Amino acid sequence: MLWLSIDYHSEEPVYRQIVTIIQEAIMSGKLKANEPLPSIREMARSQRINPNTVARAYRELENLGLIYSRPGVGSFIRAKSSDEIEEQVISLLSTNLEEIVASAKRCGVPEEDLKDILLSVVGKVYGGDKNASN
Amino acid sequence: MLWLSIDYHSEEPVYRQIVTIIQEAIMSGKLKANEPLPSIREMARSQRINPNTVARAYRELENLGLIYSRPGVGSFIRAKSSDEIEEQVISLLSTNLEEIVASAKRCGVPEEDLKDILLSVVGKVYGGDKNASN
Amino acid sequence: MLWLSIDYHSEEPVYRQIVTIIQEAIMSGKLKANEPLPSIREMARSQRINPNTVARAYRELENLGLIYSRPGVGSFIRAKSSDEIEEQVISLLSTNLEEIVASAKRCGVPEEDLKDILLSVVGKVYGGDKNASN
Amino acid sequence: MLWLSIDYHSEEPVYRQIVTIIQEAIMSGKLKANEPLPSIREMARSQRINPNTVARAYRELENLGLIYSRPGVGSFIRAKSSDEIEEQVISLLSTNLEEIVASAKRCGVPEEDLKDILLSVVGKVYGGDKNASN
DNA sequence: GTGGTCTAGACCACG
DNA sequence: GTGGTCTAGACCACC
Repeated sequence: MLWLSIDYHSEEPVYRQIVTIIQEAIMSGKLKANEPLPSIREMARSQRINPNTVARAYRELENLGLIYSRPGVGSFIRAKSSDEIEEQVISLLSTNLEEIVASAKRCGVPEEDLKDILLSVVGKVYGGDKNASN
Repeated sequence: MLWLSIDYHSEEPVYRQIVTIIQEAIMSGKLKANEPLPSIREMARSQRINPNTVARAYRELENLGLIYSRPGVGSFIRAKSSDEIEEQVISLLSTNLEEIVASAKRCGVPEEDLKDILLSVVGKVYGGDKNASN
Repeated sequence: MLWLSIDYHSEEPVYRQIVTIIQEAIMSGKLKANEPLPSIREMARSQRINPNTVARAYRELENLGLIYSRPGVGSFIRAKSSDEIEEQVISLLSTNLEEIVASAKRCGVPEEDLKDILLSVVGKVYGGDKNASN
Repeated sequence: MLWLSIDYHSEEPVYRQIVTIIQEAIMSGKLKANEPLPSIREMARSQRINPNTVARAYRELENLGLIYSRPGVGSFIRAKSSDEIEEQVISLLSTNLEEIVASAKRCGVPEEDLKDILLSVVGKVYGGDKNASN
């Protein structure tokens, strides 16, 4: 019931870490449609995070269309078809990748070299273990 | 002769944008060893940026070992072998990529699907024109 | 609780003096892992230094890998093993010493004479009191 | 007749490099009493250094009591007894060393460890070749 | 002219 | 409250 492992040494803001963790949990299917999220207060208390920070993360997730909040009731995972989710994952990945690839191009890295680097990184990250979703 | 296109609305700090642009120019070979950079004041004047901001960017580049500055003389590209540069580019790319790939893995994207996405993004970015290295 | 004695007439920049003082405090174990540093504004207020100058010193310490800063929270001593610290101290000392020894050699000082001078200086500096490590 | 090898990549100011080179040449006996130095113009032309910079170096050497200038005639090495020179070398070395040793002490390095480091650096620098004066 | 330091003060994002 | 960025302007050492 309680997850969220925040790295307080990271330079990524705490609220961004929360957003990312929940986002990835939804994408991977760990959180399912209409499942309730812990209330802001509960999350803040159990994870020892400032309630304002949790609130900001929830707001961000709502803006991303990933959750919906019913005042006085709680926050819930928004229902999505698996196609919609897959599309979102691909779109998110592509956006992040384009920046890096464009930078590589500006650095003069030849297309074939870049592909080699990409595939080697994938092999390295996925090679560690076979659990693709954890 | 005059480059640097700064996006003042970006959330990336101006000094970081300058660092990245010059870094990529060095990596790609557009700026060569011991070539002088525009003086801090000149760059500041021509780009309408505060001299302190330019100075901070130059200082950062010096910390990265990419340029050196001498009071009373100017700032210059530090001499590096092409092997060293290539190594730096690959290391930089790999670091940035690992984060994204790891996130894709946590989202439950299968290895083969991810490879397809990667290659398609590369094709898209490099497809625009055929000058990959300049 | 309050340290830092800055010499405003020294030719060593103020921000460098701050870096050195904190660096030595970490090396000697006076500042321990994850201990909070005074906030930039507090340090600036208590030492009558401009906050920008303190910030620059902290940034430098972060680049050296000695502290980490998080917006909204504060700045903290980075955790290091005592082996790592010892190694850093020795490396720092050796680098500084090599310059002087090389100069002595160029001045024609015989090896044995130099050793005598070195040991006499050590005796003089350490002789003042017997608390070498605190 | 012409020496001076200036490192334009060094962060040590050019005028300081000139001072140090001449100073060490005097200390080691390579330059003898009343020997003439090249004129400022000649030095500047042959070494491709700004005359103002050479002039500043000579002025510094004069302030150090190492040379004397006769307007319209030239600059010369000041006569010193070998005892005086030896004393100066030791005093110069000691001053530079004290700073480093004091810093080591503040870092908590035990006296015996420091001595070991010192002797190992001396061995390393002097071990390379047996010409102590070149 | 060059780069480097320092101050002052404003504004932003984060918790 | 915290750190981070940016501007403005002064002063220094170096060439």
